[in-house]
Amino acid sequence: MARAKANTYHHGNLRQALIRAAITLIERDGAAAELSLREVASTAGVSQAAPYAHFSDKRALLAAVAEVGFTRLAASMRQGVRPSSSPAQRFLATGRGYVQFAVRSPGMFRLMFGANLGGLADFPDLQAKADTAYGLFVEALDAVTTSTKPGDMTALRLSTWSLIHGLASLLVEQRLPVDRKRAQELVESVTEFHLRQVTAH
Amino acid sequence: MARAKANTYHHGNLRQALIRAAITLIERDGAAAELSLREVASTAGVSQAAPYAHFSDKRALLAAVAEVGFTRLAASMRQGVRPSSSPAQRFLATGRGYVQFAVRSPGMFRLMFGANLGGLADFPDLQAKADTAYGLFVEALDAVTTSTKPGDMTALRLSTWSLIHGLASLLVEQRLPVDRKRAQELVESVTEFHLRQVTAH
DNA sequence: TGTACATCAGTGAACGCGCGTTCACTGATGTAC
DNA sequence: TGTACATCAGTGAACGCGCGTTCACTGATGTAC
Repeated sequence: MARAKANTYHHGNLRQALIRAAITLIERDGAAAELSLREVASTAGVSQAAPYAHFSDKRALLAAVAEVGFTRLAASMRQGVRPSSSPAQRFLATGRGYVQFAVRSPGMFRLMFGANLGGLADFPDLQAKADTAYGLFVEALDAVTTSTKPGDMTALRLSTWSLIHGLASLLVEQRLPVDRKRAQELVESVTEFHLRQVTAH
Repeated sequence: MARAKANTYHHGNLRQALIRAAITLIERDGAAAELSLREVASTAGVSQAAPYAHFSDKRALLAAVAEVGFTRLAASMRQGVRPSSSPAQRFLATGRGYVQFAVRSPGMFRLMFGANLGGLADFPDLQAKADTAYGLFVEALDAVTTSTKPGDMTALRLSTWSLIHGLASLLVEQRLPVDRKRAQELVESVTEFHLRQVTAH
């Protein structure tokens, strides 16, 4: 048991420390693409070979980092939701939380949705966490639409996700002719616009 | 003038040849992130230093490649549009063309909208070509909406772009639980859904 | 409580690699006379 | 038409770098007796 995580030879919880270090670097540089395992290790205060005791390779570390990302994304989507919120308010808050997460953590967002990891098929746990986030959209959307025909539900759900995800991506990659302040308003108006259309049977 | 582009010491049109080589590699590998200048040069059949006679650095080459990409994107968006097409048909064809381009040229799409280039501010020509593609959305959308209040137009335009772009991104990155065949139908139904909402009074 | 030992998370050096970029150069080209 | 020359697009070698990963090792830890 011992005095645990002092600056000892045995670290205690290096796996978590490496994930945390990677997140720090990704947030600092805004990009997971250029992240090197060596820098992660040295940020965590261990030698370059140490990560291999906890991850089979670099990709496995990135997948573990992305898991944290999806958990945070889900948290951000739940952020503005109050027990007293109306379905419409929930819906708006969910979309807002998604975009806010992306804009505040562009590096993480790129890792989660970019090509670094390839498909999620190799990482079931990661896939599951991604599904959870998507599920929040589905819930928020279902609560807000009552009259839509069942056949349209898939299209409606994926429309909502695509809309919010596209907006988030374009903002993160600075492909919209919009500054920070206007971006916030834009998210509101785009989401409200969608909501109005969704609820207008 | 001479016999032009034989396999001579002086190439004749190396700039274009390098751009074409880069496109070939990007389409083959699906990723611009891993593209190396050396491989581009060797694919074009010249030495590794040759590109520097035509491009100041790697980023400048990538920007030139992305310009071609935006031109192709615009062409793809115009692809299904006939002079006889109704505004609604035009709108659908424009969205379809955008997504089709992305799915068929994932590497190029990632280069154009990913973080490799950073913002487009350093490349005015590139920005202009990107604006042209966006303009096609605006046109197609304007033709289809007659009654919307002017104040909503920006939100409506960016909603449309975000929706299509988000769908394209999620398909390219394989984040949708959908196979190739269903993807095609999905694009149709999502776009039609959006169209119906946009045109509803 | 004290000692011998198995375990295993870390170390540090090395392997082999490919990269972007620079530099002195060379050879093909077009032009001035 | 023929020659000297300036131009400049290419070459090939090198610089310096950081990378992912492997490997024999070492030292801290917990456990069996």
